[in-house]
Amino acid sequence: MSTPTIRDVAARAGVSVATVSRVLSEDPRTSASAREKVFAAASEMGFRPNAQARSLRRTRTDTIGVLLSDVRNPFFAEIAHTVAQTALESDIATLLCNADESTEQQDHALDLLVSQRVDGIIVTPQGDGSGSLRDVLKLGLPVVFVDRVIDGVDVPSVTSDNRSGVTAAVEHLAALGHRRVGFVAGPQETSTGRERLVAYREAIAAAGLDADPALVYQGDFRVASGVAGARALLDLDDAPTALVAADSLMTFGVLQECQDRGVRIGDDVSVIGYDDIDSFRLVNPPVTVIAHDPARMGALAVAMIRDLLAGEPVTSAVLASNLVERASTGPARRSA
Amino acid sequence: MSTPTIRDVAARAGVSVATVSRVLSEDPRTSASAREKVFAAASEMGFRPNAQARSLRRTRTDTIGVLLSDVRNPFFAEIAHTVAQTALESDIATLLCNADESTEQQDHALDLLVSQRVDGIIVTPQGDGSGSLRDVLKLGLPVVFVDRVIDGVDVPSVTSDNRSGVTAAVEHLAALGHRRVGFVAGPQETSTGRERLVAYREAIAAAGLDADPALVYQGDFRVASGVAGARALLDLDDAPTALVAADSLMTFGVLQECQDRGVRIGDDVSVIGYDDIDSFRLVNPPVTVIAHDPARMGALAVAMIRDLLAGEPVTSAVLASNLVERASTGPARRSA
DNA sequence: CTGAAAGCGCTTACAG
DNA sequence: CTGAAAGCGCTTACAG
Repeated sequence: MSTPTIRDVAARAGVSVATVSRVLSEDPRTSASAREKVFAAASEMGFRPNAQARSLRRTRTDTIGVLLSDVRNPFFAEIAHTVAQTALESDIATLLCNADESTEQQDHALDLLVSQRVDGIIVTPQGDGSGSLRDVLKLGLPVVFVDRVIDGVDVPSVTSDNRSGVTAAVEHLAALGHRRVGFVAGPQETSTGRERLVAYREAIAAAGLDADPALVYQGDFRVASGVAGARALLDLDDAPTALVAADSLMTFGVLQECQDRGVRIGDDVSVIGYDDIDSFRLVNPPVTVIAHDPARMGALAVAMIRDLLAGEPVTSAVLASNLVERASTGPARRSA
Repeated sequence: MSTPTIRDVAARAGVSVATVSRVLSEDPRTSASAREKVFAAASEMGFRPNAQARSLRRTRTDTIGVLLSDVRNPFFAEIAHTVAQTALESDIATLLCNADESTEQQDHALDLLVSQRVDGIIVTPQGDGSGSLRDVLKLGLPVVFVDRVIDGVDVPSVTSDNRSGVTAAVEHLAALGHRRVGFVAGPQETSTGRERLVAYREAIAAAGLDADPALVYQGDFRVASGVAGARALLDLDDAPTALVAADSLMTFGVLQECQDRGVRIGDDVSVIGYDDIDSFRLVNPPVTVIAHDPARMGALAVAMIRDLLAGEPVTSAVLASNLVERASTGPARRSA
């Protein structure tokens, strides 16, 4: 028996299943009396429409997939939250998957989402656009890239302007008298990792700062690589007087390493983090960061999926990114 | 046309749809030649089984719902991550919803999950067990409570031992000579809010510390109430020399307020936070916390849902909670 | 081992 | 405005 079906409701209300379906889906072609009887029967029986059956008949499932690199990253958690909330308001369910920076896991998750016949996918893409991602696009499934992008893959996206934030960061440090600015870069397999590194190099050149390649540490968007990066850079014979990290997790790592080695942040060494995570405001001293707007990214991504579903044209959005100056940056000191 | 169906595969492979279905679901009653033809046809056509159709026929959807109060809370983000990963490994999809500490939103989300016919629900419950939650239980849908519990509602749960952590915290402060310990409590509508407050009161009494009711500020598990709580408590004529917050977000608030008013943490006032969030280790000074194991909670919750589905008996688990001493706690000072 | 057929719970033209 | 019927894409007894 379990939950009653539309058939049970029809029997109780004394109408056909077609009428029940129409009433429940707010089809205007129903009589007041039918509506009344159906609603009464449905609520008495605790009827719950079966979304699977409905999806099978209609073209859509009212479900979207969100595939992020890692919800534990506060930046992505904010996106996940906004997406889930926005979708819930329209009675759309959100399937959450984590790729954990692994292309293999991303493919597995995409396969799952396709099987679930989600109406669209919001993804922080990984890799080169081969594998399951290509299959998904070939299927014509609406996809929106968020935060990152894949070169040569033509998908609408909502990203932030990586260049302006990094440029402002370098200019800020230059104004404070820093000449050697260390950079903990993100993985070059990601568009954000690449763009931020390019922006760093160009800003360094434009400001006439020291363009020593040794000042760039290649990280991977994980906390541990932030630690390793700060360690490697601060251990240089001619150590930088300022450090910039290319994402929030690596920023955590950099802060941790500075703390562990007793370096006074904002004093011995200036630090600029990425993403305006709440806790960066609480660290002592509060961290100067390059800020984006993940909530807005999430909301926009959902809106774009909706437009794609409605067959309306969508254009990619690039959100501003700006520098929030706090106490972790200060005048340059002599390097060690 | 869109994606091919099992029917298309059957035609191409030259067998019946029944055979295709059996091969694809690894039914042993299939010949090697059938398997070969079916796999070849399926992969050539890029066949993707339709999970909706499959779910409709079978009793299950291979989908679970996770309804948390807020993924933006790092503690819950960790749970969400573990649940999604564990589920994905078994090809189970995870529907994520946020209740945002609102019973109304919880009900809306539960209705959605029931309609989606999830196989089970992992929930951080809210309210008194009425509303949609009762309906869900009446349906016999497997439900596991995580972190919190609702009195009088008999549902297996995985929680942490609120008492031992709080007790250890108070004892630690007593040993450091603190006599007046402020407590920013969680909402009394939640089991965790209640249990932690009771544990605080009993520990204060047991240690013979000042049991002044003015030392308890009633918060609501949001950052702002942590700020307000710290402010109210530190503004007391006879201000406490130590503060304990009953969850991570309120801990953020307490730290923020201390920072804003220039109080030296661990020196002027000792602070003990809740949940061992990464960033609490990075705050300067690092925060002494009452730690749980959210990853384990998430993994256990999934295992419990699985057992419920398999009809096996499950017993609730209470995980240990322990004090991690760091530099935010120190000897008591004269109160202001 | 294999196929024809019924059925999961809905929606939706098609008649009336 | 309403109902009978077909069908969405699978799975699964039932025969063979």
